[in-house]
Parts: sequence; C-alpha cells; structure tokens
Amino acid sequence: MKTLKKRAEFLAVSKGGRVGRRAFVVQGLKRDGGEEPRIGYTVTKKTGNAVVRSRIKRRLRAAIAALDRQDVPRSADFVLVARHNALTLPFPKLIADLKSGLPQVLDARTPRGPKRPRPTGYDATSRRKQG
RNA sequence: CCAGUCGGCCGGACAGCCGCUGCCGCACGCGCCGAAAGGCCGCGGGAGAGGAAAGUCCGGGCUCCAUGGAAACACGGUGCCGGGUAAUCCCCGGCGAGGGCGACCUCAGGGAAAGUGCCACAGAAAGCAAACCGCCCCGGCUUCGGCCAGGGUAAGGGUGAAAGGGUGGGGUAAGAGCCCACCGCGUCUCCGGCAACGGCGGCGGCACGGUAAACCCCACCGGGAGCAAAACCGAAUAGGGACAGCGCGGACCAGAACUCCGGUUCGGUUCAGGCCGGUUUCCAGGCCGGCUGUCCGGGUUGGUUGCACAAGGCGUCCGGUGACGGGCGCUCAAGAUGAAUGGCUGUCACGUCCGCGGCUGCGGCCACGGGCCAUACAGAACCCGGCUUACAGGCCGGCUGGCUUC
RNA sequence: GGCCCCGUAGCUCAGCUGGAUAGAGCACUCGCCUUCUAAGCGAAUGGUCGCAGGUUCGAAUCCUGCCGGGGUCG
Repeated sequence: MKTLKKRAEFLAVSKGGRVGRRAFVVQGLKRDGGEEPRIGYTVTKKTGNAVVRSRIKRRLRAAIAALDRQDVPRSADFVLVARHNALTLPFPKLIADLKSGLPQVLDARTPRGPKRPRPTGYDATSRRKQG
C-alpha cells in the first residue's frame, strides 16, 4: 500500500469526504488516473508523546495491511486521523471500522471539507431589549 | 533483625502466524517509474532503540564562513588547591565552612585596606564615630519630688539583618582592651605540605561592618554558524557570471573646439570610495555600475553522498588512593527521511489485589486458589564525552547507628 | 533535528536593566444618574508574579535547574 508523503497531498484529501469512527476519522477523495489507493496517517501531538503516537500509527498500518484488496476502493486517497483510543480499541473492531468507513467516505452524501466549529446555541446579543 | 547512607547493575523471557528497513551473497530481464539525476522488482543468509535514545544545559570531533598572520579593545564563560581528559561549567583526590550521634551530605575563588554604588522601614546614629533613654562627677536653683548649665562615659535599655570584638575577672566617680586570662581577629618567624591549608610560638590591643549570583579589579579559556552544516548530480521560469562590442557614472586637467561666459562637447588621466568572519588597526589578497549579443555556470521540487570503524565494545594483565592511563587478545555491532526497528495470539517468570490456612520476635513471612485492557519512564535522526530531569519493580556490594542471642 | 523568544488579575500589558508599595486599561459586582437600558461618575473585589532550589537582611526582579507556550530554518 502506497502512502501519502507531501503536505499538499494531505491538504487535498482534507477537502474530500469525512467520516468519524471510534478510533479515527477517515478523510477520502477520489483521484483521476492512478489505480492503486494511497493512505496517509496523521497523529497529532495532542494525542500523546512519541511512544504513543508511534504505536497508534503502527496499529493503523497493521490494520490496513490486514484488509483484503477489495475492501479498499481503488483510484482514491485516504487520510486516517487517529484518536487517542486507537491505542486501546481491540484490533478486530479497528478492522471492522476501516471496512465500513473507507467506502462510505467516498459517498457523495457524506459531508465534505474541513471540520468547522459547530455554532453554540443562538446569539444572545441579538435580542437585547430596547428602550 | 530493624533503621539509615553510599556505590554499581538489570529494567521482561520463550514460541507461532503475518509484516517493515538496511547490509552481505547469488541472480541481473535490458523489464518498470521518472524530465533528468536516480530509483524499483527475484532467492537465500544474518541484523535491527535507551539508560536515559529525553531536555538541548555544557564540551569536543566534523563541515562551511576565500585563505593566512599579528595586536588591541569589547563581549561571554569559569573561579579553594592538585590531578585526569580530545575538551569542559565534567570527574577524582585533598583543604576550608555548615549540618548530622555516625556512615555521610550540602556550599564555594581572592580583593570591601584599588575604586564606585547600595544598606528601605525602624532607630540618636548604617560607616565618618557618634550619643536617644540612661550612668557618674562638679556647679547653681529648689516647693526637697527634682530642674538647669558644663563635663566624663558606652556597662545597661530600646531599634534593626547588622550598632565598631566576645566571656569572665580586676579596676573606676561611673565606665572603657584601661589591665589580665581564654576565645576570635590581624600580623611576624619557624615547622609540615607541590599547593590550598594546617600547627607551635611571639607581637598588636582592635585598627578592618555587610553586599562582588551589584559595577569592578586579578587569573585562565573562548572566532562565528551549524548535518535543514556541506559536497555532488540535476527540468521549466525568473535572476547570476564570463567574454565581445557600445563608452555611460564620479573626480581631475600642461589640452582642443564652441559659447548667450553659466557651461557644453571632444580628448587625456584616474578609481579616490565602498564591501570582505564582533569592532578597530596593520599587512598580503579578493570583490563591486549600465545596454546589446553569445556562451557558461549556480540553483528550487527531487536524487546521491555526508551516514556509521568510532576519543568503538568486551575480556584480561600492569601502574595509580582514585578519576584514569598503558599492554595483549577477541569482535564488527541499527541507519530511517510523512521518518523502519512492528501487529496479533499463546505459555511462563515477576509484581500487585482478594479469599483461606499456618508460623511469628506482631514489623511481617510462607503455602494454595482466583483476578489484572498484566509492566515504569520512555522511541535513535551526524557522531562522541558529561550534566540535568523522568522512572513500576528487582538484584549485588561497602559502611554507619541500634536491638536480640551466643 | 537545529536555533531563538515569551510566561505578572478572567483578558491585554507595565513594573525586572538599577532589589524594599505588585500597578494600568477592559471585564465582573455594588451604588449614583435615568421611566428602563446603554453611556457617564464613584466604590469595592480579584495575584502560588509558571514551578522548585540558591545568593541576599530582603527576590516579580539576580543565579541555576525544570514545566508550559510560541516563532523560525536554501
């Protein structure tokens, strides 16, 4: 399985679909031309120290390697953004989430683009009493 | 046996299935990717995180800053003495001060009499020796309680972190190193020691407050930047350099021509000036303007090297109190770059918790069964030597204090 | 991976060089003004000065070590 290596490629995939799962968030984008799917892994510094980050990345990589070829859609790029419980989630559940998440992220009905902050309630200043 | 202190070491093991990255050997189509440089694909063998890989706090190697040298001034660091080392703010041994019953731990240069500064508040006074409450003497007045003037003191009170040696005795009107003893301080001689320093004795009677992690003085050390250094290979575009031609910029004139006497044009000479590792100076030495054409080279994305044989590791002997040094033998031991060194499972050791039983010096110990997302801190990034910080649990050794028994 | 900078009230910052009172503005609370609100005026509250040692009589300030955050690298 080929991997994404450049920052520009990661930014391009982040504009595609996005699906959340228990241990990670999948971003995916269909790609013209290439046939072999490519995977990128993102584990932020907020997740833990270097030991934890490396271990999460290795588990995700091992889970991808355990998938069959038909489970991964072709002609597409994916980015897995790890959550902290990717360290502790049982391995079969990790594989099951990947099997369901990878095709779903390419569905046209999934939300697209980078995650935006959800608006919190309604704006309280708009209903100020006037004299 | 308990308590403590110092030093060293380890920091899961085995097996199965599936993977990742270098290295070595054998194959090696003229295959695939790429603009190129370059890389990829087969089989077998063997290797693959740490004591801190961390923090990036010091010191070196290495590379570049064109090269080489000298001096001064800054700036920064270090600071008892001696040694170790490539080097250090590190380590070892010793000295001094403080703490602890002790093993042991902690701290740090000298100069405050080279100079400058500061010492708030309180207090009379904070560095010049001065006197607030007091104490004492003499004189005067007195309502006999004291008051005033002059003088002598620094023992006592009070303020403060600190009040110009301390304790005791003598002495005195009261006092005071005024005198004496001891302690402290300073200084001199001698002795021990390489030295820091220590010791005996004499002298001085106190003259010398604290702060230098305030400025500073003294001694020693240090050029700067950092492997994203640096070298090589290498699309497009922009920019760069060399050469040729044109002769433009500044300054000057024994020149020539024109002139409205301000200058202009031509010719000739020259590059004064600026920049070049913090600054300055002295040397060598190098670089620096415009337009057109031709050629070249550098270089971004990228690739290769740097990059793993190094102050290396292990063992042993010798020298040394020790840090460490020397000899001999064996060994070759991770090398990624969106970043490899793993994922899953089983068994076991250890640990911990619960239950039950036994022993006991009542602190605990032992045996059996069961549980644990069943291992702390933590992941190489050019390489070494240190320091600091984090760390479940365990092992070994030296030493100190106490208890019991013989 | 290397290098550099910054941590003070809920927020934005002074004070640090040169040591002795922890301050300013906004925000919050209360009061005045106003029919009510805003604005204005007045008052009060709010601080382990990132943490821990050390130097000093005395540390936000000086020294050392940690912790956290940010920037930058042909």
